[in-house]
Amino acid sequence: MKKLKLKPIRSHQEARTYSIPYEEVLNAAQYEAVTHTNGPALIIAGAGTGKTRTLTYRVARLIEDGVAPESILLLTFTKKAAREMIVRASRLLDGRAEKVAGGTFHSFAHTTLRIHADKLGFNRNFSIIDQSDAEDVVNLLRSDVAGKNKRRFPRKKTLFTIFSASVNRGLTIEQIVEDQYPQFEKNLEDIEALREKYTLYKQKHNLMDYDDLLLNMHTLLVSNADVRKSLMKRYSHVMVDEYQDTNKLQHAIVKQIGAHGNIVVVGDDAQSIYSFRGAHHRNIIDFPNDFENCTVITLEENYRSTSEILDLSNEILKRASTRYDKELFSHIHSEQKPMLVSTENDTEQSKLIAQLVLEQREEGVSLDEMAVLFRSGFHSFELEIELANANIPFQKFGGFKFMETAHVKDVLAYLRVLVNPQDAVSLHRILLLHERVGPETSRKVIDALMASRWEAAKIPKFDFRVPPSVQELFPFLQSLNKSKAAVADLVSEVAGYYRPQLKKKHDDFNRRYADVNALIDMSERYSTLHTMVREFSLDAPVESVADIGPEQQEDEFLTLSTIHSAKGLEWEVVFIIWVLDGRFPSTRAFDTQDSLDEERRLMYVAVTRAKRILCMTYPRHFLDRETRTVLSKPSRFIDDMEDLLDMYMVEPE
DNA sequence: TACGGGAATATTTTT
DNA sequence: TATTCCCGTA
Repeated sequence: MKKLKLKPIRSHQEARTYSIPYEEVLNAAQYEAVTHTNGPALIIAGAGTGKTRTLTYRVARLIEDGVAPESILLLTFTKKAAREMIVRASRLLDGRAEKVAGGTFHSFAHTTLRIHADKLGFNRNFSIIDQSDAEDVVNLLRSDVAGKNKRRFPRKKTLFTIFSASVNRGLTIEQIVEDQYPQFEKNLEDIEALREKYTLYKQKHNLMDYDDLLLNMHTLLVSNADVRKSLMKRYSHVMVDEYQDTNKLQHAIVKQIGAHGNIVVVGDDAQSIYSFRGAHHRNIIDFPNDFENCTVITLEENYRSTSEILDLSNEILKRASTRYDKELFSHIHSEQKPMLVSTENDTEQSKLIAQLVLEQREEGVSLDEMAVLFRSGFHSFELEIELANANIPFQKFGGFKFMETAHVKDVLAYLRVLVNPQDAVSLHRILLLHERVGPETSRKVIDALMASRWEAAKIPKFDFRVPPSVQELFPFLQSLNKSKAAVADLVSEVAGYYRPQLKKKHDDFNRRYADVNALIDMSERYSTLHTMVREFSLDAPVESVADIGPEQQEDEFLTLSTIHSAKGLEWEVVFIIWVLDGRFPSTRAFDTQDSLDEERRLMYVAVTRAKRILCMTYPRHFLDRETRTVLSKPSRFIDDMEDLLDMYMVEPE
């Protein structure tokens, strides 16, 4: 008789050996979060408690557990945060992490809608219009309605803000107007009718604005079970970062794609800074109610900053009118408290920053480890000049973008029409560049094009007189459409055609044309016009190369950033400029407690970006032209905290 | 109906 | 202060 031999069976878990010693390098709470690979979880993570680190390790862990990287979906709030996370994960593990699907809610919706657009009555080559395009459309439709209103009718920006708020907060136009714009209550019917027109216009011309990406994504998920199922199958593990900043619509999307239960969200209610965009901080608090058996994990130990920096940030938060149950602690200590430096005026402030940056550089701190943060994009204008003079390479994030400059949008409009001939926004934009074409001619031309089912390869015939410049446009578009030339060559041709139009429109022609050239350079990366236009509509390059040539871009650079764009990031040395009451908080935030609280949280976010050295500056004398007052006091958020700060002043020269 | 001049008005943060 | 928008003129 054959003897039976017993062989031990190892459990799946034990059999696996990990290349990363998770338990050693993570603290207990982080370890719990990282190894929680099944079922819903909410991770409450204060600033600097290793939130990104935890998410990064969790990605690595999932991959090591055998989850295919491409089935992991990582939703973040800014493009930069998504990139950062994936880079860190692949540094930690290996190239496999590169395949993780990551991006913003908008870019995720964009990719999905490209495939399923037809199910919503859109063509797959729909164009995405940014905020200013959207405002232009609203303006176009507004003229019909505004005329018959004797009294003031809201301007295009206000109208679009109302529409957008209604989408993102899930409220009706009526609720928004009553609550925020009572002065326009008598225009309510017209505003509502206008929104209807705006929606129809977008449908007719195959356009989506940023809000539509989320709205249509949600509609798609709710109305189409097949799509929802296939997405859930494809993305078996979903993670969402910065959950406190999601709005109702985003939360609803998460509920749909996370219905399989493998959903982990991370956030910190004290860092909610996007309520102007409809962020709903209840989302994070209510999350455990929306998913059954949700585990809640709290990360409390801060590994980023010195305890001196944390003392200050805790104190800032403590004085908020909303209570936050948070007291971060750290075991890192420093001789130095955060610095508060006042300078004579704003010019001196810029000079001081340039000088301090150079000093830190001398001491061996790489420029990559330093950042200058500010409340609003334009606060850095003067500093940018000063840094250029001092030959300090920098990159600016947030604020004005390359893509948003009129001339770049003009060139792109030509390219977009080639991709989506129905794109009336781009057509309109192009037509207005031509001699003797105003809104009326443009409208007539576009109507005729739409009626004749025009496509870029055809030359249309008009039964009315069109200016000669317009007659040249269509053969030009046709030649481009038929051309088999490389993308960069097509863009050059467009640039050549556009050149005289730009020259006529602006005095600073040369400076602007440099941007057009930069666009040609960038286009070399793309193999088709479609991919270029698609990528540019959401994930456009941020660099505003206006005055710095691309060849000058160094590997090591100082970061300049709005606080909003700096979220989730950290640096050894952080400068916060314009810590001046009236600028930060801005005078506009004085009215309501809610807006002041949001500014306070913004200050909290800024302060907690610093690991080792935090230096805040403000000018002692600054004339605010809007309010015609002299601002001279430090921000109320840090005023009165002498014991937590090292205070300095720079004497006037 | 295109376009320029002058009066009115809101003013930040991002996708 | 810069932008937008309204209105008069060509």
